[in-house]
Amino acid sequence: MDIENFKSQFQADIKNSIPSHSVDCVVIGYAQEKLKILTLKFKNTEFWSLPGRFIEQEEDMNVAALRVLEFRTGLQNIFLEQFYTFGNTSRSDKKQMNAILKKVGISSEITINWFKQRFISTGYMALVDVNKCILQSDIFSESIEWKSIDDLPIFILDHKEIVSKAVRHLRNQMNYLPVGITLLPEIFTLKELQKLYEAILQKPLDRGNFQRKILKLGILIRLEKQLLGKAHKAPYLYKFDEKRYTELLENGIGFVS
Amino acid sequence: MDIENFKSQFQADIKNSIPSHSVDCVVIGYAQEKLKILTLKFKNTEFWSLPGRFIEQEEDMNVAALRVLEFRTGLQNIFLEQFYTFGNTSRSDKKQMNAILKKVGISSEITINWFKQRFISTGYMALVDVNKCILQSDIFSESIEWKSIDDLPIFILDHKEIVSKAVRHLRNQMNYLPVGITLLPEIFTLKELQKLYEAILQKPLDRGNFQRKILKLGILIRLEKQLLGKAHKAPYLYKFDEKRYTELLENGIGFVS
DNA sequence: ACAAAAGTGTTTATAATACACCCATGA
DNA sequence: TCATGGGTGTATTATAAACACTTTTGT
Repeated sequence: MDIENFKSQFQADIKNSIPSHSVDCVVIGYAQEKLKILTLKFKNTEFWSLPGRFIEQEEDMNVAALRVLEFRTGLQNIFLEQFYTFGNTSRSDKKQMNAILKKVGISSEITINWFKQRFISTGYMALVDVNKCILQSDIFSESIEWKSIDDLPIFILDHKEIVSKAVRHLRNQMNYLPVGITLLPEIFTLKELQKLYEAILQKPLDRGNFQRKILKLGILIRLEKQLLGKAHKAPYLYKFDEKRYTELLENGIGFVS
Repeated sequence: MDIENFKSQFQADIKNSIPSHSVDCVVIGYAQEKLKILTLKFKNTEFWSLPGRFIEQEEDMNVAALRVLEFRTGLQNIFLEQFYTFGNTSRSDKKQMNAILKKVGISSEITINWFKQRFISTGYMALVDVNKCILQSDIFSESIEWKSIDDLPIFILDHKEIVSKAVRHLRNQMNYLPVGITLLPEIFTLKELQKLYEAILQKPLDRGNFQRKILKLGILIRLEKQLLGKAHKAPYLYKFDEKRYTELLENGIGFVS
Protein backbone atom coordinates (compact mmCIF):
# COMPACT_ATOMS: atom_id res chain seq x y z
CA MET A 1 0.00 0.00 0.00
CA ASP A 2 1.47 3.37 -0.96
CA ILE A 3 1.27 6.50 1.11
CA GLU A 4 -1.72 8.08 -0.61
CA ASN A 5 -3.74 4.88 -0.39
CA PHE A 6 -2.86 4.50 3.25
CA LYS A 7 -3.93 8.04 3.98
CA SER A 8 -7.32 7.72 2.37
CA GLN A 9 -7.83 4.37 4.04
CA PHE A 10 -7.01 5.99 7.36
CA GLN A 11 -9.56 8.73 6.75
CA ALA A 12 -12.22 6.15 6.00
CA ASP A 13 -11.30 4.35 9.21
CA ILE A 14 -11.64 7.34 11.46
CA LYS A 15 -14.99 8.23 9.93
CA ASN A 16 -16.21 4.84 11.04
CA SER A 17 -14.74 5.08 14.56
CA ILE A 18 -16.27 6.46 17.70
CA PRO A 19 -14.77 9.83 18.54
CA SER A 20 -12.88 10.76 21.68
CA HIS A 21 -11.92 7.23 22.64
CA SER A 22 -8.98 4.99 21.78
CA VAL A 23 -7.18 1.90 23.03
CA ASP A 24 -3.46 1.80 23.78
CA CYS A 25 -1.58 -1.44 24.24
CA VAL A 26 1.36 -2.09 26.49
CA VAL A 27 2.82 -5.19 24.89
CA ILE A 28 5.15 -6.90 27.33
CA GLY A 29 7.82 -9.35 26.31
CA TYR A 30 10.93 -10.82 27.93
CA ALA A 31 14.46 -11.14 26.58
CA GLN A 32 18.01 -10.94 27.94
CA GLU A 33 16.62 -11.21 31.47
CA LYS A 34 14.68 -7.96 31.03
CA LEU A 35 11.06 -7.08 30.53
CA LYS A 36 10.51 -5.40 27.17
CA ILE A 37 7.86 -3.03 25.87
CA LEU A 38 6.86 -2.75 22.24
CA THR A 39 7.25 0.84 21.01
CA LEU A 40 6.79 2.78 17.78
CA LYS A 41 8.86 5.72 16.63
CA PHE A 42 7.19 8.56 14.76
CA LYS A 43 8.83 9.47 11.50
CA ASN A 44 11.38 12.28 11.59
CA THR A 45 10.98 12.79 15.32
CA GLU A 46 12.45 11.49 18.56
CA PHE A 47 9.02 10.67 19.94
CA TRP A 48 7.85 7.16 20.58
CA SER A 49 4.40 5.82 21.26
CA LEU A 50 2.53 2.70 22.23
CA PRO A 51 0.64 0.75 19.57
CA GLY A 52 -2.92 2.07 19.65
CA ARG A 53 -6.09 2.20 17.66
CA PHE A 54 -9.50 3.77 17.48
CA ILE A 55 -12.68 1.85 18.13
CA GLU A 56 -15.10 1.22 15.32
CA GLN A 57 -18.77 1.91 15.88
CA GLU A 58 -19.72 -1.74 15.70
CA GLU A 59 -16.64 -3.15 17.37
CA ASP A 60 -16.14 -4.35 20.94
CA MET A 61 -13.40 -2.43 22.67
CA ASN A 62 -11.29 -5.50 23.45
CA VAL A 63 -11.57 -6.55 19.81
CA ALA A 64 -10.11 -3.20 18.83
CA ALA A 65 -7.17 -3.94 21.12
CA LEU A 66 -6.79 -7.45 19.79
CA ARG A 67 -6.75 -6.20 16.21
CA VAL A 68 -3.98 -3.72 16.74
CA LEU A 69 -2.00 -6.42 18.52
CA GLU A 70 -2.48 -8.90 15.71
CA PHE A 71 -1.47 -6.28 13.19
CA ARG A 72 1.67 -5.24 15.08
CA THR A 73 2.95 -8.66 16.17
CA GLY A 74 1.55 -11.03 13.58
CA LEU A 75 0.29 -13.23 16.45
CA GLN A 76 -3.18 -14.51 17.13
CA ASN A 77 -4.79 -15.51 20.42
CA ILE A 78 -2.68 -13.06 22.34
CA PHE A 79 -3.26 -12.85 26.07
CA LEU A 80 -4.45 -9.37 26.93
CA GLU A 81 -6.14 -7.67 29.83
CA GLN A 82 -7.57 -4.23 30.30
CA PHE A 83 -5.91 -2.45 33.23
CA TYR A 84 -6.98 1.20 33.36
CA THR A 85 -8.73 3.97 31.46
CA PHE A 86 -7.00 7.31 31.18
CA GLY A 87 -9.51 10.12 31.15
CA ASN A 88 -7.85 13.34 32.22
CA THR A 89 -8.22 16.35 29.95
CA SER A 90 -4.54 17.12 30.49
CA ARG A 91 -3.55 14.02 28.53
CA SER A 92 -4.27 15.67 25.20
CA ASP A 93 -1.63 18.03 23.91
CA LYS A 94 -2.71 19.69 20.68
CA LYS A 95 0.63 21.42 20.23
CA GLN A 96 2.62 18.21 20.44
CA MET A 97 0.22 16.37 18.16
CA ASN A 98 0.32 19.17 15.61
CA ALA A 99 4.10 19.20 15.54
CA ILE A 100 4.31 15.44 15.14
CA LEU A 101 1.68 15.24 12.40
CA LYS A 102 3.58 17.91 10.53
CA LYS A 103 6.90 16.06 10.77
CA VAL A 104 5.24 12.82 9.80
CA GLY A 105 3.84 14.58 6.74
CA ILE A 106 0.10 14.58 7.42
CA SER A 107 -1.62 17.58 5.93
CA SER A 108 -5.23 16.44 5.65
CA GLU A 109 -7.61 18.66 7.61
CA ILE A 110 -9.79 15.71 8.56
CA THR A 111 -6.91 13.77 10.02
CA ILE A 112 -5.45 16.73 11.87
CA ASN A 113 -8.80 17.66 13.36
CA TRP A 114 -9.36 14.08 14.41
CA PHE A 115 -6.12 14.02 16.37
CA LYS A 116 -6.89 17.35 17.96
CA GLN A 117 -9.80 15.89 19.86
CA ARG A 118 -9.65 15.23 23.58
CA PHE A 119 -9.24 11.45 23.86
CA ILE A 120 -10.04 9.04 26.61
CA SER A 121 -7.88 5.96 26.25
CA THR A 122 -8.28 2.49 27.65
CA GLY A 123 -5.02 0.70 28.38
CA TYR A 124 -4.55 -2.98 27.62
CA MET A 125 -1.65 -5.09 28.77
CA ALA A 126 -0.56 -7.95 26.52
CA LEU A 127 1.93 -10.73 27.21
CA VAL A 128 3.79 -12.20 24.26
CA ASP A 129 6.82 -14.28 23.34
CA VAL A 130 9.15 -11.80 21.63
CA ASN A 131 10.66 -14.52 19.49
CA LYS A 132 7.35 -15.32 17.87
CA CYS A 133 6.51 -11.75 16.89
CA ILE A 134 6.84 -10.43 13.38
CA LEU A 135 6.79 -6.71 13.98
CA GLN A 136 4.86 -4.48 11.63
CA SER A 137 5.52 -0.78 11.21
CA ASP A 138 3.26 1.66 9.32
CA ILE A 139 3.15 4.93 7.45
CA PHE A 140 3.42 7.09 10.59
CA SER A 141 6.30 5.24 12.16
CA GLU A 142 9.87 4.85 11.09
CA SER A 143 10.50 1.87 13.37
CA ILE A 144 8.95 -0.55 15.80
CA GLU A 145 11.16 -1.95 18.56
CA TRP A 146 11.35 -3.76 21.87
CA LYS A 147 12.67 -1.48 24.61
CA SER A 148 13.81 -2.56 28.06
CA ILE A 149 11.59 -1.26 30.80
CA ASP A 150 14.54 0.30 32.57
CA ASP A 151 15.65 2.11 29.43
CA LEU A 152 12.54 3.53 27.80
CA PRO A 153 12.59 6.25 25.15
CA ILE A 154 10.72 9.56 25.22
CA PHE A 155 7.02 8.93 24.80
CA ILE A 156 4.29 11.16 23.43
CA LEU A 157 1.50 12.42 25.67
CA ASP A 158 1.00 10.29 28.79
CA HIS A 159 2.25 7.04 27.30
CA LYS A 160 5.02 6.86 29.88
CA GLU A 161 2.40 6.84 32.63
CA ILE A 162 0.42 4.21 30.77
CA VAL A 163 3.45 1.96 30.66
CA SER A 164 4.22 2.36 34.33
CA LYS A 165 0.63 1.64 35.28
CA ALA A 166 0.71 -1.49 33.12
CA VAL A 167 3.90 -2.71 34.72
CA ARG A 168 2.46 -2.09 38.17
CA HIS A 169 -0.60 -4.06 37.11
CA LEU A 170 1.63 -6.90 35.95
CA ARG A 171 3.41 -6.95 39.31
CA ASN A 172 0.24 -6.77 41.40
CA GLN A 173 -1.65 -9.33 39.37
CA MET A 174 1.30 -11.59 38.71
CA ASN A 175 -0.24 -14.53 40.55
CA TYR A 176 -3.28 -14.37 38.29
CA LEU A 177 -1.49 -13.82 34.99
CA PRO A 178 -0.01 -16.52 32.75
CA VAL A 179 3.39 -14.89 32.82
CA GLY A 180 5.45 -18.03 32.48
CA ILE A 181 3.53 -19.58 29.65
CA THR A 182 3.28 -16.40 27.60
CA LEU A 183 6.68 -14.78 28.11
CA LEU A 184 9.00 -17.79 27.94
CA PRO A 185 9.65 -20.14 25.03
CA GLU A 186 7.98 -23.56 25.27
CA ILE A 187 11.02 -25.16 26.85
CA PHE A 188 13.12 -23.60 29.57
CA THR A 189 15.17 -24.26 32.67
CA LEU A 190 14.15 -23.45 36.23
CA LYS A 191 16.87 -20.84 36.29
CA GLU A 192 15.29 -19.08 33.33
CA LEU A 193 11.89 -19.17 34.97
CA GLN A 194 13.36 -17.77 38.15
CA LYS A 195 15.07 -14.96 36.26
CA LEU A 196 11.73 -14.06 34.71
CA TYR A 197 10.10 -13.88 38.11
CA GLU A 198 12.96 -11.78 39.40
CA ALA A 199 12.64 -9.42 36.46
CA ILE A 200 8.97 -8.90 37.19
CA LEU A 201 9.26 -8.64 40.95
CA GLN A 202 12.49 -6.67 40.81
CA LYS A 203 14.07 -8.60 43.61
CA PRO A 204 16.26 -11.68 43.91
CA LEU A 205 14.66 -14.95 44.92
CA ASP A 206 16.20 -17.82 46.82
CA ARG A 207 17.07 -20.53 44.32
CA GLY A 208 16.32 -23.52 46.49
CA ASN A 209 13.03 -22.23 47.77
CA PHE A 210 11.90 -21.15 44.32
CA GLN A 211 12.58 -24.56 42.85
CA ARG A 212 10.88 -26.50 45.60
CA LYS A 213 7.82 -24.27 45.63
CA ILE A 214 7.24 -24.26 41.92
CA LEU A 215 7.87 -27.95 41.49
CA LYS A 216 5.41 -28.75 44.28
CA LEU A 217 2.69 -26.92 42.35
CA GLY A 218 2.81 -29.62 39.71
CA ILE A 219 2.57 -27.22 36.80
CA LEU A 220 5.89 -28.23 35.27
CA ILE A 221 6.76 -31.29 33.23
CA ARG A 222 10.38 -32.33 33.51
CA LEU A 223 12.12 -33.21 30.24
CA GLU A 224 15.62 -34.50 29.58
CA LYS A 225 18.69 -32.61 30.78
CA GLN A 226 20.15 -29.78 28.80
CA LEU A 227 23.58 -30.31 27.29
CA LEU A 228 25.29 -26.96 27.55
CA GLY A 229 28.99 -27.72 27.30
CA LYS A 230 29.39 -25.73 30.50
CA ALA A 231 31.65 -26.70 33.36
CA HIS A 232 28.86 -27.66 35.71
CA LYS A 233 25.91 -29.97 36.18
CA ALA A 234 23.42 -29.81 33.32
CA PRO A 235 20.03 -28.42 34.30
CA TYR A 236 16.76 -30.15 33.51
CA LEU A 237 14.55 -28.67 30.85
CA TYR A 238 10.89 -28.10 31.60
CA LYS A 239 7.66 -27.26 29.87
CA PHE A 240 4.35 -26.23 31.38
CA ASP A 241 1.49 -28.59 32.02
CA GLU A 242 -0.93 -26.18 30.37
CA LYS A 243 -4.08 -27.74 31.76
CA ARG A 244 -2.97 -27.71 35.36
CA TYR A 245 -1.32 -24.28 34.94
CA THR A 246 -4.54 -22.62 33.80
CA GLU A 247 -6.55 -24.46 36.45
CA LEU A 248 -4.32 -23.17 39.22
CA LEU A 249 -4.19 -19.63 37.81
CA GLU A 250 -7.89 -19.19 38.58
CA ASN A 251 -7.10 -19.06 42.27
CA GLY A 252 -3.72 -17.44 41.86
CA ILE A 253 -0.28 -19.02 41.75
CA GLY A 254 1.62 -17.43 44.57
CA PHE A 255 5.32 -17.91 44.93
CA VAL A 256 6.84 -14.74 46.09
CA SER A 257 9.78 -16.01 48.04
CA MET B 1 -36.61 23.17 38.91
CA ASP B 2 -39.69 22.10 36.97
CA ILE B 3 -39.77 19.39 34.38
CA GLU B 4 -39.45 21.59 31.31
CA ASN B 5 -36.51 23.47 32.77
CA PHE B 6 -34.84 20.23 33.70
CA LYS B 7 -35.30 18.87 30.21
CA SER B 8 -33.80 21.86 28.48
CA GLN B 9 -30.95 21.91 30.98
CA PHE B 10 -30.33 18.25 30.22
CA GLN B 11 -30.20 18.95 26.50
CA ALA B 12 -27.67 21.69 27.05
CA ASP B 13 -25.61 19.28 29.15
CA ILE B 14 -25.45 16.55 26.56
CA LYS B 15 -24.49 19.04 23.87
CA ASN B 16 -21.46 19.87 25.97
CA SER B 17 -20.55 16.24 26.71
CA ILE B 18 -18.32 13.90 24.77
CA PRO B 19 -20.40 11.34 22.91
CA SER B 20 -20.29 7.58 23.33
CA HIS B 21 -18.76 7.60 26.79
CA SER B 22 -20.23 7.71 30.30
CA VAL B 23 -19.30 6.95 33.87
CA ASP B 24 -21.32 4.67 36.14
CA CYS B 25 -20.84 4.58 39.87
CA VAL B 26 -21.22 1.61 42.15
CA VAL B 27 -21.70 3.33 45.49
CA ILE B 28 -21.09 0.88 48.30
CA GLY B 29 -22.37 1.35 51.82
CA TYR B 30 -22.85 -0.88 54.86
CA ALA B 31 -25.86 -1.29 57.12
CA GLN B 32 -27.57 -4.09 59.06
CA GLU B 33 -24.49 -6.25 58.57
CA LYS B 34 -24.93 -6.15 54.78
CA LEU B 35 -23.17 -4.38 51.95
CA LYS B 36 -25.50 -1.97 50.19
CA ILE B 37 -25.54 -0.53 46.68
CA LEU B 38 -27.09 2.80 45.76
CA THR B 39 -29.71 2.37 43.04
CA LEU B 40 -32.15 4.56 41.11
CA LYS B 41 -35.58 3.50 39.88
CA PHE B 42 -36.82 4.81 36.53
CA LYS B 43 -40.24 6.41 36.66
CA ASN B 44 -43.20 4.16 35.84
CA THR B 45 -41.00 1.11 35.28
CA GLU B 46 -39.53 -1.75 37.28
CA PHE B 47 -36.03 -1.01 36.00
CA TRP B 48 -33.27 0.24 38.22
CA SER B 49 -29.93 1.74 37.32
CA LEU B 50 -26.67 2.89 38.82
CA PRO B 51 -26.02 6.60 39.25
CA GLY B 52 -24.19 7.71 36.12
CA ARG B 53 -23.27 10.75 34.13
CA PHE B 54 -21.79 11.93 30.86
CA ILE B 55 -18.38 13.52 30.64
CA GLU B 56 -18.07 17.14 29.68
CA GLN B 57 -15.60 18.13 27.01
CA GLU B 58 -13.37 19.97 29.45
CA GLU B 59 -13.84 17.69 32.41
CA ASP B 60 -11.57 14.97 33.77
CA MET B 61 -13.31 11.62 33.83
CA ASN B 62 -12.87 11.09 37.56
CA VAL B 63 -14.28 14.56 38.16
CA ALA B 64 -17.39 13.52 36.25
CA ALA B 65 -17.71 10.56 38.60
CA LEU B 66 -17.10 12.70 41.65
CA ARG B 67 -19.76 15.17 40.56
CA VAL B 68 -22.48 12.61 40.16
CA LEU B 69 -21.55 11.18 43.54
CA GLU B 70 -21.71 14.55 45.22
CA PHE B 71 -25.04 15.23 43.61
CA ARG B 72 -26.55 11.90 44.62
CA THR B 73 -25.22 11.62 48.17
CA GLY B 74 -24.67 15.21 49.24
CA LEU B 75 -21.16 14.21 50.37
CA GLN B 76 -17.81 15.69 49.44
CA ASN B 77 -14.37 14.07 49.41
CA ILE B 78 -15.84 10.68 48.68
CA PHE B 79 -13.39 7.83 48.26
CA LEU B 80 -13.69 6.46 44.76
CA GLU B 81 -11.67 4.27 42.45
CA GLN B 82 -12.02 3.33 38.83
CA PHE B 83 -12.26 -0.44 38.42
CA TYR B 84 -13.16 -1.33 34.83
CA THR B 85 -14.34 0.06 31.51
CA PHE B 86 -17.21 -1.68 29.78
CA GLY B 87 -16.82 -1.49 26.03
CA ASN B 88 -18.80 -4.24 24.38
CA THR B 89 -21.25 -3.26 21.65
CA SER B 90 -23.78 -5.66 23.16
CA ARG B 91 -24.14 -3.45 26.21
CA SER B 92 -26.33 -0.96 24.36
CA ASP B 93 -29.96 -1.95 23.94
CA LYS B 94 -31.85 0.59 21.87
CA LYS B 95 -35.17 -1.17 22.39
CA GLN B 96 -34.93 -1.14 26.14
CA MET B 97 -33.75 2.48 26.21
CA ASN B 98 -36.59 3.53 23.91
CA ALA B 99 -39.17 1.84 26.08
CA ILE B 100 -37.82 3.38 29.26
CA LEU B 101 -37.54 6.89 27.83
CA LYS B 102 -41.14 6.62 26.71
CA LYS B 103 -42.36 5.53 30.13
CA VAL B 104 -40.32 8.23 31.80
CA GLY B 105 -41.94 10.76 29.49
CA ILE B 106 -39.03 11.91 27.33
CA SER B 107 -40.10 12.86 23.84
CA SER B 108 -37.31 15.16 22.67
CA GLU B 109 -35.60 13.86 19.54
CA ILE B 110 -32.23 15.13 20.70
CA THR B 111 -32.42 13.29 23.99
CA ILE B 112 -33.69 10.07 22.47
CA ASN B 113 -30.99 10.06 19.82
CA TRP B 114 -28.39 10.72 22.45
CA PHE B 115 -29.41 7.67 24.43
CA LYS B 116 -29.51 5.54 21.29
CA GLN B 117 -25.76 5.85 20.87
CA ARG B 118 -23.43 2.99 21.59
CA PHE B 119 -21.81 3.89 24.92
CA ILE B 120 -18.58 2.85 26.50
CA SER B 121 -18.83 3.23 30.25
CA THR B 122 -16.16 3.48 32.88
CA GLY B 123 -17.10 2.02 36.25
CA TYR B 124 -16.17 3.72 39.51
CA MET B 125 -16.50 2.18 42.92
CA ALA B 126 -17.20 4.51 45.83
CA LEU B 127 -17.22 3.78 49.56
CA VAL B 128 -19.50 5.87 51.77
CA ASP B 129 -21.12 5.94 55.19
CA VAL B 130 -24.81 5.41 54.47
CA ASN B 131 -25.81 7.42 57.52
CA LYS B 132 -24.13 10.54 56.22
CA CYS B 133 -25.79 10.47 52.79
CA ILE B 134 -28.63 12.74 51.81
CA LEU B 135 -29.97 10.96 48.75
CA GLN B 136 -31.03 12.98 45.76
CA SER B 137 -33.42 11.74 43.09
CA ASP B 138 -34.10 13.46 39.75
CA ILE B 139 -36.60 13.91 36.98
CA PHE B 140 -36.00 10.46 35.44
CA SER B 141 -36.20 8.49 38.66
CA GLU B 142 -39.04 7.85 41.02
CA SER B 143 -36.80 6.77 43.87
CA ILE B 144 -33.22 6.33 45.02
CA GLU B 145 -32.48 3.55 47.50
CA TRP B 146 -29.86 1.41 49.18
CA LYS B 147 -30.26 -2.23 48.16
CA SER B 148 -28.59 -5.19 49.81
CA ILE B 149 -26.02 -6.79 47.63
CA ASP B 150 -27.73 -10.18 48.00
CA ASP B 151 -31.13 -8.79 47.08
CA LEU B 152 -30.62 -6.53 44.10
CA PRO B 153 -33.42 -5.33 41.81
CA ILE B 154 -33.65 -5.70 38.05
CA PHE B 155 -31.11 -3.45 36.40
CA ILE B 156 -31.07 -1.86 32.96
CA LEU B 157 -28.47 -2.87 30.38
CA ASP B 158 -25.36 -4.45 31.91
CA HIS B 159 -25.57 -2.66 35.25
CA LYS B 160 -25.87 -5.97 37.05
CA GLU B 161 -22.52 -7.01 35.64
CA ILE B 162 -21.03 -3.65 36.58
CA VAL B 163 -22.10 -4.17 40.17
CA SER B 164 -20.70 -7.66 40.38
CA LYS B 165 -17.40 -6.55 38.92
CA ALA B 166 -17.25 -3.71 41.45
CA VAL B 167 -17.92 -6.07 44.33
CA ARG B 168 -15.26 -8.45 43.08
CA HIS B 169 -12.87 -5.49 42.90
CA LEU B 170 -13.75 -4.57 46.47
CA ARG B 171 -13.00 -8.11 47.63
CA ASN B 172 -9.76 -8.44 45.71
CA GLN B 173 -8.45 -5.02 46.66
CA MET B 174 -9.78 -5.03 50.20
CA ASN B 175 -6.33 -4.83 51.73
CA TYR B 176 -5.64 -1.64 49.79
CA LEU B 177 -8.99 0.05 50.29
CA PRO B 178 -10.04 2.15 53.27
CA VAL B 179 -13.05 -0.04 53.93
CA GLY B 180 -13.19 0.40 57.69
CA ILE B 181 -12.80 4.13 57.78
CA THR B 182 -15.28 4.83 54.99
CA LEU B 183 -18.03 2.29 55.65
CA LEU B 184 -18.30 2.40 59.44
CA PRO B 185 -19.29 5.32 61.67
CA GLU B 186 -16.46 7.08 63.52
CA ILE B 187 -16.85 4.93 66.61
CA PHE B 188 -17.44 1.21 66.61
CA THR B 189 -16.74 -2.04 68.40
CA LEU B 190 -14.38 -4.78 67.23
CA LYS B 191 -17.40 -6.98 66.68
CA GLU B 192 -18.86 -4.44 64.27
CA LEU B 193 -15.56 -4.19 62.40
CA GLN B 194 -15.40 -7.96 62.19
CA LYS B 195 -18.95 -8.17 60.85
CA LEU B 196 -18.00 -5.68 58.14
CA TYR B 197 -15.03 -7.79 57.12
CA GLU B 198 -17.19 -10.88 57.10
CA ALA B 199 -19.77 -9.13 54.92
CA ILE B 200 -17.10 -8.22 52.39
CA LEU B 201 -15.27 -11.54 52.42
CA GLN B 202 -18.44 -13.57 52.68
CA LYS B 203 -17.03 -15.92 55.24
CA PRO B 204 -16.90 -16.08 59.02
CA LEU B 205 -13.72 -15.07 60.79
CA ASP B 206 -12.35 -16.33 64.06
CA ARG B 207 -13.08 -13.75 66.72
CA GLY B 208 -9.93 -14.20 68.75
CA ASN B 209 -7.57 -14.19 65.81
CA PHE B 210 -9.29 -11.21 64.23
CA GLN B 211 -9.01 -9.12 67.37
CA ARG B 212 -5.39 -9.93 68.02
CA LYS B 213 -4.33 -9.32 64.44
CA ILE B 214 -6.07 -6.03 64.00
CA LEU B 215 -5.03 -4.67 67.37
CA LYS B 216 -1.40 -5.56 66.65
CA LEU B 217 -1.53 -3.36 63.54
CA GLY B 218 -1.87 -0.30 65.75
CA ILE B 219 -4.49 1.36 63.59
CA LEU B 220 -7.14 1.44 66.32
CA ILE B 221 -7.45 3.77 69.28
CA ARG B 222 -9.24 2.25 72.23
CA LEU B 223 -11.88 4.43 73.88
CA GLU B 224 -14.03 3.83 76.96
CA LYS B 225 -16.27 0.81 77.22
CA GLN B 226 -19.73 0.79 75.76
CA LEU B 227 -22.64 0.60 78.18
CA LEU B 228 -25.18 -1.64 76.51
CA GLY B 229 -27.38 -2.88 79.30
CA LYS B 230 -26.78 -6.37 77.98
CA ALA B 231 -26.14 -9.38 80.15
CA HIS B 232 -22.48 -9.68 79.26
CA LYS B 233 -19.17 -7.91 79.37
CA ALA B 234 -19.25 -4.48 77.76
CA PRO B 235 -17.07 -4.17 74.67
CA TYR B 236 -14.54 -1.40 74.16
CA LEU B 237 -15.28 1.26 71.60
CA TYR B 238 -12.66 2.11 69.03
CA LYS B 239 -11.88 4.72 66.43
CA PHE B 240 -9.25 4.64 63.71
CA ASP B 241 -5.85 6.24 63.97
CA GLU B 242 -6.30 7.86 60.57
CA LYS B 243 -2.66 8.69 60.04
CA ARG B 244 -1.36 5.21 60.75
CA TYR B 245 -4.30 3.64 58.89
CA THR B 246 -3.55 5.45 55.65
CA GLU B 247 0.17 4.85 56.05
CA LEU B 248 -0.33 1.10 56.35
CA LEU B 249 -2.87 0.98 53.50
CA GLU B 250 -0.14 1.89 51.01
CA ASN B 251 1.37 -1.55 51.46
CA GLY B 252 -1.89 -3.33 52.10
CA ILE B 253 -3.52 -4.24 55.38
CA GLY B 254 -3.93 -7.98 55.28
CA PHE B 255 -5.98 -9.80 57.83
CA VAL B 256 -7.83 -12.54 56.17
CA SER B 257 -8.11 -15.01 58.96
C1' DA C 1 -25.16 -18.94 89.99
C1' DC C 2 -25.77 -18.71 85.28
C1' DA C 3 -25.74 -17.39 80.40
C1' DA C 4 -23.74 -14.61 77.04
C1' DA C 5 -20.39 -12.19 74.84
C1' DA C 6 -15.81 -9.85 75.50
C1' DG C 7 -10.88 -10.15 76.09
C1' DT C 8 -6.81 -12.86 76.22
C1' DG C 9 -3.91 -17.04 76.02
C1' DT C 10 -2.21 -21.60 74.28
C1' DT C 11 -1.36 -25.20 71.09
C1' DT C 12 -0.68 -27.03 66.68
C1' DA C 13 -0.02 -26.92 61.85
C1' DT C 14 1.67 -24.80 57.92
C1' DA C 15 4.53 -21.83 55.27
C1' DA C 16 8.56 -18.60 54.66
C1' DT C 17 13.42 -18.03 54.94
C1' DA C 18 18.14 -18.89 55.17
C1' DC C 19 21.60 -21.68 54.15
C1' DA C 20 24.12 -26.13 53.88
C1' DC C 21 25.24 -30.23 51.49
C1' DC C 22 26.15 -33.22 47.69
C1' DC C 23 26.19 -34.00 42.56
C1' DA C 24 27.45 -33.50 37.68
C1' DT C 25 30.37 -31.45 34.37
C1' DG C 26 34.32 -29.42 31.63
C1' DA C 27 38.54 -27.14 32.07
C1' DT D 1 40.86 -31.94 41.29
C1' DC D 2 38.83 -27.76 41.17
C1' DA D 3 35.41 -24.29 40.16
C1' DT D 4 30.75 -23.65 38.86
C1' DG D 5 26.17 -24.01 39.02
C1' DG D 6 22.28 -27.57 39.68
C1' DG D 7 19.32 -30.35 42.73
C1' DT D 8 17.88 -31.42 47.27
C1' DG D 9 17.77 -31.31 52.45
C1' DT D 10 17.40 -29.17 57.03
C1' DA D 11 16.91 -25.94 60.80
C1' DT D 12 14.81 -21.73 62.22
C1' DT D 13 11.40 -18.49 62.36
C1' DA D 14 7.01 -16.46 61.41
C1' DT D 15 2.28 -16.78 60.53
C1' DA D 16 -2.30 -19.02 60.38
C1' DA D 17 -5.88 -21.57 62.54
C1' DA D 18 -8.40 -23.74 66.07
C1' DC D 19 -10.00 -23.46 70.42
C1' DA D 20 -9.70 -22.96 75.51
C1' DC D 21 -9.73 -20.09 79.53
C1' DT D 22 -11.01 -16.08 82.13
C1' DT D 23 -13.65 -11.74 82.80
C1' DT D 24 -17.61 -8.81 82.97
C1' DT D 25 -22.39 -8.00 83.14
C1' DG D 26 -27.65 -8.41 83.83
C1' DT D 27 -30.98 -11.56 85.06
